[in-house]
Amino acid sequence: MALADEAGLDGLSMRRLATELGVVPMALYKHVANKDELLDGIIDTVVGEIDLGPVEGDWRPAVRARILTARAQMLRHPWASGAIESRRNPTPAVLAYMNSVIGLLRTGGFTVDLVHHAIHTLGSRILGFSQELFDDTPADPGAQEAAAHAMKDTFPWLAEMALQVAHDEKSIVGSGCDDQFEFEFALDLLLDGLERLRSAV
Amino acid sequence: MALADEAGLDGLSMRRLATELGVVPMALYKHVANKDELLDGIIDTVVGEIDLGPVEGDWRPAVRARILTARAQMLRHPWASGAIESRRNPTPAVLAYMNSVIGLLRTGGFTVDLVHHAIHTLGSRILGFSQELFDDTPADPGAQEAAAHAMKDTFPWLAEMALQVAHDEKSIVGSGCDDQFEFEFALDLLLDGLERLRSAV
DNA sequence: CGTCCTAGGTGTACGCCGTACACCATCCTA
DNA sequence: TAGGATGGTGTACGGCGTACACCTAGGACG
Repeated sequence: MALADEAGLDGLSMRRLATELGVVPMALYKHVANKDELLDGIIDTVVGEIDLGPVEGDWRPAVRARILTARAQMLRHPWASGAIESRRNPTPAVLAYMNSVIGLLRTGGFTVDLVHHAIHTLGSRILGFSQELFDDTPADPGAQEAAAHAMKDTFPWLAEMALQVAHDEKSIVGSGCDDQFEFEFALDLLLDGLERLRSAV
Repeated sequence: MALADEAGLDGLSMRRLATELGVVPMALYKHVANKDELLDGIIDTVVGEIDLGPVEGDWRPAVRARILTARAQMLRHPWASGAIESRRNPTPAVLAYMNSVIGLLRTGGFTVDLVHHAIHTLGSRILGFSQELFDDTPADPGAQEAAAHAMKDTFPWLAEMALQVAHDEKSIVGSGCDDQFEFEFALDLLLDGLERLRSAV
């Protein structure tokens, strides 16, 4: 995890990890069957650190809080979301996390069926991350605005949006979007919809 | 694209593509600066094939239809979603696609601000795919149910859900979930929420 | 005390990957 | 007829995951 934190997911190779540990690459294979198992291990650790303590109150704030806790952990370890996405089978800690969220929904009055749909609907957002289609925080804020201007003829709708976003955000914190706001916006929209379905039964 | 279709994203290497073309690997670099540019190229092609023809009627069925069209294309080329996720900068065809969806929303009565949040909310689902946390279509249907039984003590909520899903689906098409249904369920929930916000302004 | 098992580190090697660099053949244009 | 573009070739480097055979220190047990 330390190596991934500082070198990113790409920088985490068996060879590099070995030299970091002052050891020859093949020595790692006495502790781990292969690289996949190593990745499963660090995923299990990072997800296992998410606090699953009991939460009181309605299902909605409870689920919201749990997901935002997970998100904080993902932000602490930026490689984690990519690592999780790359895996095909869930690790025990991921299962435990899912189990806890499902529990909050079930005790909150969701039917088994609706929980199932809810899990699919939340998708990776349940673990606190969402894959954006592209990185909207380019290095140069001015360049972004210039690019938006250049798009006005070919992609007018896109340019309109990009320009307004660039304008709005410039007053706050340079360019790019407020990821945390957008995440919570989407999360609340989903939770609203789920509550509507739950109470409609 | 043909190679990716048959060998997957992992199987698409410069060397393999070259031999497939009956040519030496370095020959590819006379047509493409590097592998990233090649990936951008095939993404642009696959996304460019999505029909962006004009759609009549309300924004909601229009956006729904466009996204489901995109999804069909993604299902036709299973490597595409992974390739798109791996990229940091959008290709022209992706921009054109986004522009078209934004246009449908804007002419449908969305403010620029709300469109921006909507795009973030839809995330990758706008292009017809959503990253599931894990692959829920294991090879052996019986094994899945057995695993669910084994989880009853450690992860009771998860087991409860898995067992009901396994039971429900067994009558239809073996195990696993109906991905298309779950996708449309989530999409409709999002579109419902967005419509509520739009008409509330 | 001597034996043997085991946990864990070592060295070498294979086959894959992306790609830098120098070279060459063809063909179209001036 | 000369010269530049276009595009294929050969070699090589540094990285990756990992198979296989080997060695060493320490503890268990007769």
